[in-house]
Amino acid sequence: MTDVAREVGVTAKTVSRVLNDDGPVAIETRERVMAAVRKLGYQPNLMARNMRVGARDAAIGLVIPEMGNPFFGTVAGGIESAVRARGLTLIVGSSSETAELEQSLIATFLARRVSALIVVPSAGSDHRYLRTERIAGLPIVFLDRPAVGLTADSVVSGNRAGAQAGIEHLIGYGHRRIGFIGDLPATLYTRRERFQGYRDALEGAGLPFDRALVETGHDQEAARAATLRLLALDRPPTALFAANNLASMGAVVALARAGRRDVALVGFDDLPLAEVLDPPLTVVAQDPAAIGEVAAELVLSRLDGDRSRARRSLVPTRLIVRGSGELPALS
Amino acid sequence: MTDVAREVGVTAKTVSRVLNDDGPVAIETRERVMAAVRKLGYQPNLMARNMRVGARDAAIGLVIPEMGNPFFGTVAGGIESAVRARGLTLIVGSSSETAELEQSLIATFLARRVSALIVVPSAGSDHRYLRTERIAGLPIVFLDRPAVGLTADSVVSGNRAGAQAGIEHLIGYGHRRIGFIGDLPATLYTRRERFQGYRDALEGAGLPFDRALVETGHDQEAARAATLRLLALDRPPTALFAANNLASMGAVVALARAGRRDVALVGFDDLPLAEVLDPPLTVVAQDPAAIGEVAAELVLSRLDGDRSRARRSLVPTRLIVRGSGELPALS
DNA sequence: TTGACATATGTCAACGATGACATTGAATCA
DNA sequence: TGATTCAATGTCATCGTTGACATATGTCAA
Repeated sequence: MTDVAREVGVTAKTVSRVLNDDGPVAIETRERVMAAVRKLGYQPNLMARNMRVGARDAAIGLVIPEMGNPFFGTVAGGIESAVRARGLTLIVGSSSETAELEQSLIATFLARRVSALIVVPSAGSDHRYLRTERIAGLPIVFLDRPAVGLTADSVVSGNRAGAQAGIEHLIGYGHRRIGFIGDLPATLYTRRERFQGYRDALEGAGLPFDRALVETGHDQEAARAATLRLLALDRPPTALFAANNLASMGAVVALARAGRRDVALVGFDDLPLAEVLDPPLTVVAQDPAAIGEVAAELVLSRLDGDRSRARRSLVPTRLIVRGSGELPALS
Repeated sequence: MTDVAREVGVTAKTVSRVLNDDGPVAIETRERVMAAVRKLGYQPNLMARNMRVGARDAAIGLVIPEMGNPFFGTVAGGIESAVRARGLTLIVGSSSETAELEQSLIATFLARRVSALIVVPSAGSDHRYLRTERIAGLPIVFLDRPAVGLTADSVVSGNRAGAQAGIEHLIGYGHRRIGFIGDLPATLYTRRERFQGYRDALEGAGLPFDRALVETGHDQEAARAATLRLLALDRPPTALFAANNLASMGAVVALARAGRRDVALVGFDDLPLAEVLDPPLTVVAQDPAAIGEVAAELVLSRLDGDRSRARRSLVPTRLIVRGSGELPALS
C-alpha cells in the first residue's frame, strides 16, 4: 500500500480511503490511485486489515472426518455456498475420525481467529475445552453428531426415527430376523441412534432382539465381511439394515457376489446409483446439502448476534422405496 | 499475549520467547508463563505473527469446481493430508465451474497471502493475470486441467491415452459404431483430450468418424437424455463411451431403464459400485488420490525452493475390465 | 470580511507479535 | 581483581492497515 501511495504521491491513508470508500476523496485522486493499484498489481493484505480492525478472520473453520466421502463432501459444499454468499471463506480440515486430529485442527482454526467453527465430532472426542470460546461468544455448530460435554448448537439427521422407519418397513414385509450392520466404534453417536431406532422398531413389533444379528463394519470391505458372517449364521437373517453408506455398499457387494437376491436390504443414506442396482436399493435417505445449509444458516444467525439458547436441529430423513427393501421374507 | 505477560509479571517478549523456544528463559519463568497461558486460555494470534515475520500465511488455497463430486473430494483429501503433514492448512473454495467465481476465489486467497495455490481451472478461464504472482515466485499448480495463457505446473490424468485405450477395447470386441458422451462445454480441456483419444482410436482402427455419434451431457440427467438420443438414431451405436463419471451414471441409468443389456459401455473415471451393476461397469479409472498427492508434492517442492522449469505431470489411467465393455457387437 | 462548514488530505498511534539490540547480574577466567 | 562471557530479561521499532484527530483549502451565508 505504501508503494501505491508513493507512486501516486499521497499517503497510505488516502489509498486506504479510496479502497474502502471511506471518507471523501477527490475524483482525480481516486482515479490515479486506482491506476497505480492496477499498475503495481497491488492487493490489500487481509491479515493486516483484520488485525487492525480487531475483527476475527472472515473465515469459518470446518472439521469433517473425510473429504472423499460424498456425504461430507456434499455437506461441505452446502456450507461453502451459503457461507460465501456472505463474503466468508471456508477453511477445511479432515480429522480422519480421530479425536487428536480434530482437536489440533480446531486449535489451528482458533489461532487463525476464525469467525466460527463447524465441527463433525470424532468418536471419543470431548469438547469441554471449547467452553472458553463458547462463553466468549464464538459461534460453534456441531454437525451430524452433537457435542460432548458442551452445550452448543447442533444439526443432525433424524437418525433414530429414520432407522426405525426403515426397520418397520422391513417388518411390514414379513421379516422377523433383521441383521444390523453398523459403524465402528459402536459408541459413535450416529451408530447408537440408528441402533436405537432398530431396537425401537423391533420392540414396537414385539420381535425379540438377537445380539448375534448385530455386526460391525467401519468401511466397505469390513461391511462386506460382516454381511457374509451374518449370512453364514445358523439362523441367518432374511433382511439386512446397513446403517451408513459404506456399510450399504459393502452389503450390496456381498449380496451381489453371493447371488443372494432373496435377502432384503435397506440402507441408511442414499447412494448415487441406488436405482440401477439389482435389486434397486431401498434407502433411508439423508439430505446432506440441507444439513450443510441449516448449519451454515445457524452460524450466520449467530454471527448476526442471535444469542438465544443452543438449538438442536433435526433434519428429517426420507424412505425411498426402490425394491431391495420390499423383498418378502421367505423362510 | 500482553495479558499473559501482565499475569506473570514479565514482558510480552519473554512470553514470546517461551512460546517459540527462542532464546534463553529461566525454567521457573517458563513454567509460570505456561501456567498463565493455560489459565487464561491464551492462543497466539497467527495473523499477527505472520504479519510480523513477513511470512506468507501457512495455508494453501485450493479451488475446485464442486465439493460434492467425489472425484474432486478425493483429490482434495489427498492434498489435504499431504499438506497438513507439513503444518500447512488447506483453504478451499468451489468455483461451480465458472471463471468468475474462480477468479474471485483466487483473489481472496491472494489477499490472504496464501503460500501456494492449487487450481482446477474452469472452462473459459484465462490465467494471464496470475503472471505477477508466478514471477514473484508463488507456487501455483493446476490440477486436472492445465493453465491457460500461463506457464505453470500442472498435474493431469492421461486423458487422451486413457480414452484411446477404452475405445480400442470396445473396437476389440467388434464395435464399429461407438457413441461418445462428453462434458459441456466441448471446449473443456478434459473433454477435448478424451475426445481426441476417441478419434485417435477410431483412426487407428480405420473406422469412420460420425459426428452424429457425439453427444453432450453436463450432468447425470443430461447424460441420460443424451444416451436415449443416441439409442434412437437410425443407425444407433452398439457401444457407448461416457467421458466422465456423471456421464457414466447417466448412461448406466438410461441403459438399465431401457433394459438394453446389449449395448456395451465404457466409462471414464471409476464409480463406487461399478462392480455390482448389471452388467458390471468397465471403466478407464483415474487415480484421484494420486493426483492430489502429486500436486501436493509438487507444491511442497516448490515451497522448498525448487525453481526448475514448469512441469506437467501425467497420472496414468487404468482400464478396469468388469463386463459392460466386453459385450460383443451384435448388429 | 468573517466565521462556519464541508472537502480533501495528512499525522499519529495502535492492532499482536517478534527481530535487533540493550541491559542487568552472576559466573568464569587470565 | 578486573575483564570476559553468558544467561535472563527488557526496550524499541516494525510488519500493513485503519481509527481518531488534525490541518489546509475552498465555499457560502451573514
